[in-house]
Amino acid sequence: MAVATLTHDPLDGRQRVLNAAAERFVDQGYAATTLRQIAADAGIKAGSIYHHFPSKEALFAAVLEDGIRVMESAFEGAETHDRSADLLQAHVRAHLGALFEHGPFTAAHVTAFFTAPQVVREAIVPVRDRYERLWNTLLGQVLPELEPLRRPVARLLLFGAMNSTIEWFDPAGDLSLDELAQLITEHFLHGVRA
Amino acid sequence: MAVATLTHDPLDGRQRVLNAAAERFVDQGYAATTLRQIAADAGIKAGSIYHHFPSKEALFAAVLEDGIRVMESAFEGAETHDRSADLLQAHVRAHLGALFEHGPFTAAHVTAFFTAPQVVREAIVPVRDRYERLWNTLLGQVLPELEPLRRPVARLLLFGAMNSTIEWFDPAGDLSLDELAQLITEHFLHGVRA
DNA sequence: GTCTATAGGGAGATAGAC
DNA sequence: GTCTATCTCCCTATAGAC
Repeated sequence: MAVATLTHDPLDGRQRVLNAAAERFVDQGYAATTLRQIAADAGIKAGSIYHHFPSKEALFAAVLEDGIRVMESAFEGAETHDRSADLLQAHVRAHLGALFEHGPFTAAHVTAFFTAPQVVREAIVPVRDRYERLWNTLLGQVLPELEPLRRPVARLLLFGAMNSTIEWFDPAGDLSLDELAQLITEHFLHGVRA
Repeated sequence: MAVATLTHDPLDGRQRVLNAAAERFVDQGYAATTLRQIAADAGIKAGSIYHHFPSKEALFAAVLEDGIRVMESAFEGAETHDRSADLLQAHVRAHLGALFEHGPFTAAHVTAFFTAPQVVREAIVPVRDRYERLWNTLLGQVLPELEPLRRPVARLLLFGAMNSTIEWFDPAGDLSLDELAQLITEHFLHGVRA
């Protein structure tokens, strides 16, 4: 039965390599991470990685693409509320969930993206743009009174607030992810004196 | 006369190495930067770097220490205003000035700090703590009504807003640094609807 | 203070057996 | 799909001349 095979390892080799790579890239950055480390984490030898990915660069690009996919599906899953403030908070919660609850793929965009070789960064920019446009649209809905020209800056400030939490927020600490999402949303809308 | 010597190169070898290193580390991260690149930028050979610094790690630590020094002296230079909102804005402007107007040393803390070997990161933490305490004290003055328990999070959100500008702000663009400081301060205090 | 030369190690990538 | 073995390259760091 299928359950029996799960007692061995539920993930195929490619996925184990991808998971190990994401974790290493997030912790150490691109250049400091070696294929030998990734292979050891995945339980294989370095040369075997090339059966799944043509190069170290392609492996990192695959990690980043998966990260965007996690963010986009979280964003789409947040379309449940109707009050405008709650709609925003639901999406902030979704983005934070992608960062902290769905593996290191999304976090790679925050901590490791700028350590990647330029060719990898440039290849992933169009995919990131798509996600940013989702947020532009959302901000236009939630804050119709905000001048369109100020929307991009507002989005960048919100991204800065959400993504910088990766440096200090501990999901196992006193503050829950729900509370963090509420805090960031209210701060974004009304400032510290909220 | 002294001026005549300046027509050759006003910086001694050690300072040229330090400047070149800061720029490379900011752009490429720690591991991707080689001593050969730094030496070439500074106009010397790689082996000569060891006359000024005992190791690549020590060189990066020196860059980070200079970065903190720039931030601290900018912070101290901002103690000129008295209205509480202006006092905060003056310090935000000082921090942004340290990031964008005084070479790449401060920026290294934002873009390259997490690419450093753990031993370098740990060595620099006490120096960073000192700077963060300056901001805790300032926030206590400017926002006396803010619950003390919420101050650390407020500071982290403000740091996130200021430091994330390194990814998108262009000092040569339409928005000036003064305007950016005002925008971030008002957003921090009152939110987007300000 | 900078050079040349090089030691010693480890990186990404490839070839071919199983 | 994974292995072993290895190629080639380039890294940090050192030694000693000038």
